[in-house]
Amino acid sequence: MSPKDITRIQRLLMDWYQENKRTLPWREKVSPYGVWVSEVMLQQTQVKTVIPYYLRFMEKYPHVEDLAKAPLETILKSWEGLGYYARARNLHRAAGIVTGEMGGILPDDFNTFLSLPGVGDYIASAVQSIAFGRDHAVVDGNVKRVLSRLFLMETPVNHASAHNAYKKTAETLLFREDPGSFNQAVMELGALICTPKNPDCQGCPLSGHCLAHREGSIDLFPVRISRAKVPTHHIAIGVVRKADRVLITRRKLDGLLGGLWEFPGGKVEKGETPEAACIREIKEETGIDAKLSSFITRVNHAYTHFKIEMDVYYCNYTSGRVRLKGPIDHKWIRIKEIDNYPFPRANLKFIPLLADRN
DNA sequence: AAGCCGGGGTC
DNA sequence: GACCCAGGCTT
Repeated sequence: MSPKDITRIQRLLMDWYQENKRTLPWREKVSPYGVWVSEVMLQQTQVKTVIPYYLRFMEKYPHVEDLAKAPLETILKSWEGLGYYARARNLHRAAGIVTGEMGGILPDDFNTFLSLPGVGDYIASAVQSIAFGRDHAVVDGNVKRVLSRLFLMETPVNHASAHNAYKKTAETLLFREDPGSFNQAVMELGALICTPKNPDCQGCPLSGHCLAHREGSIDLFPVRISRAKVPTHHIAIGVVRKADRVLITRRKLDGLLGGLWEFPGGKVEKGETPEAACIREIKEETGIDAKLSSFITRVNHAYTHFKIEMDVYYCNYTSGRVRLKGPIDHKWIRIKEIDNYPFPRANLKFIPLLADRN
């Protein structure tokens, strides 16, 4: 790739971006904190999904100090449904560090910013380039797809070695006079033109420079390693009633759905009925005895590494006091209070069905 | 280097 | 269904 080619590609892309970039909330009044929050939310999450979360979040926590002083549970409630809840925990921790150790000012130094929890090479590069004009190239899914097609790069984009390979190319291509806009331009091209399926090569400003387009092999790029199929688990959970209240438990802070609330239950063992599993799991997790009342619904839900078929039952408390094994907290709540607690999406799918009974 | 970590848009 | 999304952390 000659210096002249690089300059042409940079110019074509910058011009296209100025004409075609979307109006997005975090592009309105650019602040380092707003860029940071948006980039965290945008991890593995599409723009359309993020927008309403971002607007609510910035309304509720306008400055990094607001985030630092808010309880984690409140932040998790703001994050409810967005997924990858470790992002919210890390953002909260990082806000505390910025407020407590950095005078409330986001560092305009790449390595200092990189040291914050939840900040990796992508977010450090994005925030430093967009908010502070520093010349670091971003590498995300869009960038890898665009570069793989533009230069016929065959490194599988979902392999561990992909980041370094594409980072080198991205740094070579980076327009250092305006790295923030250039980084966003490559990503915008990937989101609007150079899409995974049916890319709009006719509307692409770089089609004249794109090697995959020239040889008609766009559909072969990017190269990707196929992933193993995910298993399905059968789950049974219980909405245990005692008078006008139901029992909810809180998951441990690390791991899957960390810190969220849910209804007790668990895996249906081989040869076991879901009804028996429901009662057994309630006993194991909370120590109480309950008896089955009625079937509510079945919920299907897909996670990254497995799927669940979840049968939900009403149960009635019979005896025993709560002694938790697994969950870190529990509460007997009225259904009308349930919106105060962050729940996984799989629970939100049946919670509306409970309201009618109270 | 490989696995874990959500949920939804899109084809 | 399968793929993929403005990735980072843990082991």
